[in-house]
Amino acid sequence: MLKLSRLADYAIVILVKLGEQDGVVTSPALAAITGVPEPTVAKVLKVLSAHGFVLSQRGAKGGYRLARSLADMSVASVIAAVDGQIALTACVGGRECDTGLSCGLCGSWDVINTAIRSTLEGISLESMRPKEACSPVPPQINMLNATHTVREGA
Amino acid sequence: MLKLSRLADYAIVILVKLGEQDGVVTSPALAAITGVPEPTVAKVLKVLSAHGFVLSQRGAKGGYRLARSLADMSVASVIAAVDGQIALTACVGGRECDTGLSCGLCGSWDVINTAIRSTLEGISLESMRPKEACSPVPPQINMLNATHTVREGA
DNA sequence: CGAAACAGGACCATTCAGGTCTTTAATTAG
DNA sequence: CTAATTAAAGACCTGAATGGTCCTGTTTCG
Repeated sequence: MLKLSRLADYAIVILVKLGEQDGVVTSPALAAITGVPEPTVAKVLKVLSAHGFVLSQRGAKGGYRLARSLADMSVASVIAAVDGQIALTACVGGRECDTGLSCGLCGSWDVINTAIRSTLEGISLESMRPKEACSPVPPQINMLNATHTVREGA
Repeated sequence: MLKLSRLADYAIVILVKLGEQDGVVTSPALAAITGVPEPTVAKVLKVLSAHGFVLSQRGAKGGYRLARSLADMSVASVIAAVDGQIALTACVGGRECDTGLSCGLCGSWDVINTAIRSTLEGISLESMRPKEACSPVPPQINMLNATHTVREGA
């Protein structure tokens, strides 16, 4: 149902959380904070680093920190970095589909794609910050082996 | 890359094409028109029928026709029918994620979800109709085994 | 010199969407 | 009344892609 990839989801959460810390933060630390498994956090961070969202510092006492403020990062840019081009369909740029379909709708998809893209551009990570406490999640939950029961609400 | 499911894609193409025909159209006929394999067309049509987008007539001389005009069908409604609820993430409705993540972003995702949804609501199938001829697709291509090379522009 | 931590890539496994097939029921034509 | 046509429904299989893990190398600090 038009869903975001898990990695992109993580990326946004990680960036927001990273923005709340000060100083450099290691990936294991971020894993503990977010509940996302360490290797995955590391992977996401690497991508974010490559795209200039975070600055990395190698070696002992190294870690990551934001490259710029959350207000300067749009949801669209993060998704694009992690998942690639934001587009609902393969028909991008007014070209004909590379499927053999004679859909004839060609350029029409572009309307949708750009609409979605600009919608996402308008939302900054800053606006994703939690406002009020909304999580009635019991604080005792064991973050280490959080079971990750990602069950989609179909 | 936030992509639409193939079925939803087909559904839109099929509806638009169906709107261009007059009288009832059989699924094999629609398959020929769109280039989508027959069984898949039939499957999509069944879903669309169940959701009231098309009217079906069984038996000999049967087929499908639009239940209402293309202008009265939003892209959002078609996607919702085929793929289910339009939402980028599992966190819908301000509830906490059912993952063990302490993301704390809870309600924030809702902003994105509703933004996307309303964007898609604003686009009708009528506006997806091809305006000018845009397909330089060679007419000799073999539609039967169209390879469907959906290669994402990463 | 050794430990800590990022960098980069390869790799495996699971999931799920896409697609096919079979059977059943309805409607029309002859 | 019978036969042919076509939609309805659902089971099932296949394959691609995402998600996740691990390994090796390199840098930096104590």
